[in-house]
Parts: sequence; structure tokens; C-alpha cells
Amino acid sequence: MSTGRFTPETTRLDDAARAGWLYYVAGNTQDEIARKLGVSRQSAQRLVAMAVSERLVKVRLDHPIGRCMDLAATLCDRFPLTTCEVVPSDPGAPELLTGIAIAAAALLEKTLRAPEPRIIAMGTGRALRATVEQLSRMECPQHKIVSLLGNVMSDGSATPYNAVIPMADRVGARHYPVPLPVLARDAEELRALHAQEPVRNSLALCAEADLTMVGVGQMDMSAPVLVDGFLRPAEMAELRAAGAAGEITSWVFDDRGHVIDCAHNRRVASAPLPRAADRPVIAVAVGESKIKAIRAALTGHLVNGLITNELTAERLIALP
Amino acid sequence: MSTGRFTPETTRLDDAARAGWLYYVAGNTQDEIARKLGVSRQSAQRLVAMAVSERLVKVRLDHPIGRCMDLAATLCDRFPLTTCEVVPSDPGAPELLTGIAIAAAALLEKTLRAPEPRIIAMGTGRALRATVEQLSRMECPQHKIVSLLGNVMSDGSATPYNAVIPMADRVGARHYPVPLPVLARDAEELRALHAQEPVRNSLALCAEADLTMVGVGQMDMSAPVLVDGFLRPAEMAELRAAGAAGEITSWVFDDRGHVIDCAHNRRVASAPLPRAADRPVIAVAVGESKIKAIRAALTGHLVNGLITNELTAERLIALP
DNA sequence: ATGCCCAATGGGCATTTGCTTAGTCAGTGG
DNA sequence: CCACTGACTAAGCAAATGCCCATTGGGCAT
Repeated sequence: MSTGRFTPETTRLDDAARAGWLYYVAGNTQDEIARKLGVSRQSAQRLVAMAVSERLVKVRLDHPIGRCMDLAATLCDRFPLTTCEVVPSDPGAPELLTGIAIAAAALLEKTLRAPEPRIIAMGTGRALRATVEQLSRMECPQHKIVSLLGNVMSDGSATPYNAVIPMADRVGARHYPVPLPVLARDAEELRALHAQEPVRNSLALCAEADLTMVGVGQMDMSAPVLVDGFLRPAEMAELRAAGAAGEITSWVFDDRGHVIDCAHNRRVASAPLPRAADRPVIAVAVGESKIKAIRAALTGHLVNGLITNELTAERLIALP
Repeated sequence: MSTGRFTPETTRLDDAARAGWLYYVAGNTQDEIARKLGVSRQSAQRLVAMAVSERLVKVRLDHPIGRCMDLAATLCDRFPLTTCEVVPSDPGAPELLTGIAIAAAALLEKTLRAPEPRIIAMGTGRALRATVEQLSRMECPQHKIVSLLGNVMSDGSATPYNAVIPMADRVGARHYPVPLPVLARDAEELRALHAQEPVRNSLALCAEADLTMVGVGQMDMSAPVLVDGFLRPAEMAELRAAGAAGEITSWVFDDRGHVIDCAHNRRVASAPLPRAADRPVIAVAVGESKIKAIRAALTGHLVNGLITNELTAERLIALP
């Protein structure tokens, strides 16, 4: 395009946006778009695809699917929740994260659009990672994004499902990766780590976060903490014997949602869970295997909000 | 079913919403949806279509261009326009010409790239001058560029915002500068001028132009015609008293877009305006002060295309 | 019971879309 | 100077989609 000579990057995205609008809003065919934009059909198709992949087009379903609304209402009723969102399940792939990721991203964006500075605290995990991938690019340097837990594994490598760094990148906010391991070697080392100035800063930010978003981990042999190597099978077995039902930012809790007093939790370097907080603390989780963990977290008021899907919600309600 | 009461309507809409969700959010194909919902593919397609037609799926474009496209669509809807382009305003300099100049230049280049000979008729003014400056250099001797109005001021000097000569220079096309003043001394002189062979040629070319591009002048004390000395303040006052709302290539029209029958217009030497033409006649204009003039030109179908910016488009739509 | 009406259904077909291959062209750097 | 890169276009194909139309079957009046 002729206008390309000024800001190739911007212009390309602009054209993608134009193509996306013509396609999704005006209902043009890609051929028409190609003609209107003066490019080949293939380019038009690329532009439309780019508008989607760059998350320029947001599809929202403006119909409360009766089922989902009922489930959300029931969950709010049964557990101490202030917000609850249930998205439809894909019957073929009920553990698909896309749906809850979109819902969670919409929630994050609502906070991020605020002109006043906000603090958003994030956990880690696949669900949050998927959430971040659904965020639009935006420019909000006024906000701070802080990690609830360290991103260093015991062997010194970075954790795989860190969400804070890509999130800060996408939305142009400042971020505070905590220079901490997930687990300290012992209580002694933990004290030393927490005494560091940057760590104390981060923890202080977490404590006053306007929005906290976390994943929920189950405590069985398919647990993320196990798969990702934070725990050895023997430790897992030990924790389960001690009544462990789930974990949030590595804090292991029992089936009533009480953080267990045990050796493991004494080594957890993560920010303390803001129990029964007045500000939103949202769990983002789906899956058959996580149901007990989610229920425990809700019961114990470790979170006050939940984003999940239809199937998981059904199972949560079906529990005795 | 989700609810105890049996409401076929609701259920059907719910299914539509579900199908829409699976299609647009989860990215299923209609075949998969059909399988998952246990209906035929055709029914799935009907459900998806219903989700759209019932406005259950809302598509939003998360990009500044989205708003511009919306505004353009509204303008096309409200006025008899076949093409309309709205470019983002620079919030700091909402009257900046660069944006619309780039858009207008892109439009010109699309025509200029045609291998068949084309005739492009150009008006004058700052906007068109800025447009020409955005044109890439190219070599298209097959086209003809003709001026809609003379480039000689009453004192014999050339008009400052001529666009045809630099345009022809940039794109390597033949051009037809009209050896005419902007205003004849009187109707008598006008007849004599228009009787000249080269003038008649030019006017004939204007009449069959494939693309006509003009600026729009307001009729107030900041008007270009006044600033550039084509009109004296007294004449301007007179015209305004006669209901003048704007001018295009010196033809002064009222707020319904009718060229006023007055002494001034009887002296105008410019090519006649191709009212309600079948070929594109594009106005290129921005600015708070031009809004009434633009609206009049659109209403009266003096042009069938508009290139403007976001702020001006908003104001045009906000007018009663 | 019979026939009719109408909405919903699914088959079939033309169009649209996503993607691949091959070729072109401008800019880049050795 | 030329090979290389990257991005584009053209052509074409298989899958996905949109839509027409004949069919079905339930509800309703006769």
C-alpha cells in the first residue's frame, strides 16, 4: 500500500482492523474486501486472519445461556462467592481452556481499562497462561502487575507457566517478577529470602492488589505441581495423607479450604493468600480432576470469585 | 433441559447461543457443532445463523479504526454517499491534513494504477495540495489529469493551492491546466472565456472524468476564498446573507446543497459540478469550521464520496 | 379418519474460505 | 553485481459454508 512508507507496522495492523471490520461487522466477503482495499484476495484473507490472531476482533455472546446462568447462580448461592462466571463447555473438549480464558481476559481488561493505577496480582498455571494469550494488546503503563509467586524452579530455570511477563508485555504495564524460588529449602532460607527489599516490595503489592487471579491445582498424580517437578511423588503422597485437597500458588489446603500446617507449606515462598478478601480474588479453573480442589478453595473462602465452565460447575454442584 | 418450565422459544435461542459460542469462541466447524449438539449440519448452520441474526453474537473491533469504520458506515447511511472514508483524528491536532491526505492519495493511486487511460479531475485547496504531496512517484502517461477550475488570480498570478501541476509532475501523467481566471469579470467575459477551444476541451474532460476530487470551503471570515483574496469581505457578507453555506471549486451553495443563483456564481469560471454523478466525486475535507459546508454538500448530493477524519465525522453525525 | 398447512429437516449444490504451490518483485547485504 | 530474503500475487484445490428446495411430520380443521 502506498501509505506503507510511513509506519509499516501500524499501517498493517490498521489494514487488518479494516479488513476485520469489513468482514465481521459489515459482512463483506473476502473478495469484496480485497477489491475495496486494493489487494489480492489472499492478502485480504491474511488480513482478516491477522485481525483475529492479534485479537482485534472480540466476539461476545450477548445471550445468557439459561443453563450457565443457572449454574452460576447456584454456585454463588452455595459458596461464599461475589462473582461467578460459567461459560459453555465444548462437549467434545470439556477441559478446553479457551472459553474460561476469554472470560478471564475480559475481566482483566475491564480492570486494565481503568485510567487510575491498579495493581493486578497473578498466579501461574496453564489457565492463566491461556488467559493472558486472550488479552488484547493495549498500552496501560499506569498499572502494575505483580506475581504472587516466584518464577524460579529449584534447578534455577524459569517456571513454564508464568503469566506475568507475557501479560505485562501485551498490555504495556510495569511488572514485578518476584526473584524467588517457588519453594525455599527450609524455613530459615525462606526468612532470608523474604527479608530482601525487592521481595518485600512485591509482597506488599500483592497484599494491596485490586484484583488477584489464580489457578487451582489438584493434588493427585496428574497435579501440575507434580508434572512440573515442584514436588516429588513421595511428597505428594505425604501431603495427600495429611489431607491435601488442592493448592493455590503452591499453598496446599485441605478439603475445607484450610491451608495445612505442614513442612511443605512452611517452605512456600509465595505471597500469603488474601483469605476472605474484600477485593476480588478470582480462581480460573476447569476440569474433572480439579473439582475437589475447587470446592475446597470455595468452601474455605480462599477465593471470592470463580470462572469455570458448564461441566465443571455441574460437577461442583453435584458434589454432596 | 436446563429449567423446569418448558419454553421452546428460550431453549431454541439457548441452542442458538450455544452453537454461536461453539462456532465463534471455541472455533468449531459447523459439522462438529452438529455432532456435539446432536443435530444435522444444516440445523447447526441455521442455529449459528440465528445467533447472528438475533444479534446474540456481538463483534467488537478493538482498534481505533473500528470507530472510524462505524462512523463511515453511519455517514453512508445518513447521506447519499457511495464511498466514505474516515481516518483517525490526531487528538492533539484534529485539523491536521496528513491523515485524510494519505487516504485520498491511496484512493488516487488506486485509480492511477489502472492500465487503461483514466481522467482525473481535481479541484484546488489545501487538502488537495496535501493529498498530492502524499502521492508516490509513478509513471502513468496513459492518464489525464484535468483541473476543475482556473489557476489564475484576478491580478494574473497563479493560485497558491493548485494541485494539478504538482500531481501531474509526480505521477507522470498529462495534465490540462485551464487557462482561466477563477472568476470572470462578468457573465459576458465568462462566455468569451468558455468559448476558447482549450477551455472547452478541458471542460469536456471534466464532464467525463472517471474520478473527481474536490475540497470544500466554508463561508465564514476564515474561508479560504477570503484568505486567498478571491472574495472581498463585503462580497462574503453578501453571499452569507443570501444563505451561502459553503463552496466547491468556487461554486457557492446553500445549506441544502443547492448552488445559489447569484451574481457571484454567474461569474464562476469553474467546470460545472457533476451533480449526482454516477462516477466518484470525492470531497476531501476536515475541520470544525467546514462542518456545515460539508453537510450541505452531502445533502445536496454535490459529491458522492467523502474523505474526512473522526472528529469531523462525529460532528457531522451529531448535527440535527 | 382425512386432508391441509406450516414449520422444521436434511440433501444437494454453488459460493466462500483456508491453504498450498509457483512465480514475481523490491529491498538487503555480502 | 548478484544471490537472498520476505512479502506479495496468481492459480487452484479441498474443506467449510450458505442457501434453495423437496420432504417430513405434527397440529388443526373438516
